[in-house]
Amino acid sequence: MFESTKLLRTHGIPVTAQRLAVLRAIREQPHGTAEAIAEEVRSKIGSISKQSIYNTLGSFVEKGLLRRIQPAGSPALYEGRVGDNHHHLICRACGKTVDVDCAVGKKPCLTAANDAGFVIDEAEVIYWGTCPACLVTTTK
Amino acid sequence: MFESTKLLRTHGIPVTAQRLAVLRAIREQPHGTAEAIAEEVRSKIGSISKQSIYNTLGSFVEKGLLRRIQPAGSPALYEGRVGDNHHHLICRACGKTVDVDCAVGKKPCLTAANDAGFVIDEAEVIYWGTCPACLVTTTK
DNA sequence: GTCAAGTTTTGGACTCAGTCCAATTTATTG
DNA sequence: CAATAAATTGGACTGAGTCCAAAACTTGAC
Ligand SMILES: [Mn+2]
Ligand SMILES: [Mn+2]
Ligand SMILES: [Zn+2]
Ligand SMILES: [Zn+2]
Repeated sequence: MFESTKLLRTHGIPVTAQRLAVLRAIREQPHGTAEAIAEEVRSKIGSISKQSIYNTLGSFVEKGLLRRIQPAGSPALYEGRVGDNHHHLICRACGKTVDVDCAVGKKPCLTAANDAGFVIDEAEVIYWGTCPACLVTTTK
Repeated sequence: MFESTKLLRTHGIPVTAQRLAVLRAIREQPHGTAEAIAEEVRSKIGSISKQSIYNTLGSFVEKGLLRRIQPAGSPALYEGRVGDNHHHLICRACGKTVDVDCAVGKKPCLTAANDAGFVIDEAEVIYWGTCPACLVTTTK
């Protein structure tokens, strides 16, 4: 039995071709948009509806199988690396997204100067900058 | 002469009723959406087009008069507090958004564990949690 | 293996936030 | 005040995501 099948079973999620294909697509696409994942899935199983992509990604995020990040000015990205509270570094020019380890590890990794009585569960950090490739292009 | 008029003049921005009204609306609305600001403007000068709202807010952000923040799952928010690199704390339940001072001050306030060769210009931090009011409601 | 019950998938309509565009109006400069 | 450049307008349009009802599945019990 496939690893992914087992993973779904242990989470009590019915096993479907679409869900297995999404799981597979995520492995190929470290930080993919819903659309990119849909394309990847289609290249493997022929077709999938937009709604199934969103259903699947959404429920996987809820179940903790996936993580969703929503950078400003970009559609949401999905990734399989969960549970380690890492952060992201995004190129303003080309959108290239790379993982940045969190020095602290556990969420929330930062303490707010004044928490205004909120109960904080996460400190989301996105580093913005220019990637090596785009640095070359812009300085030319 | 009004303060806002002076501000626009010193930035070489032609003074229009719409731009003055947007500036005024921002003062009433610490972290408002484009739509909220448009409503505030309409209540003062009668009407403004959607496009003018976006033109004005966009160019003010470019000129450094305003700051735009784009939290996951919400339209962009605009604020007049610029130049101090503060962060934000947002309630997952009701969206209430409050300022959090940055301990470091200057951008980028955090150093990435591994920068992958990027030149980082900003570390954007959003704290997510539950505000005092929503804490009461959910524990009930 | 078959069946019933409950889920999932589908496609198509729809919403929301934002952008594009051409025509009209307005601010600035001389 | 007139000329010029810039801003404003409304309306069409886009992209990302959601809503909905019908059809197709997966599962669990027999
Ligand atoms: Mn990641
Ligand atoms: Mn703020
Ligand atoms: Zn780049
Ligand atoms: Zn709240």
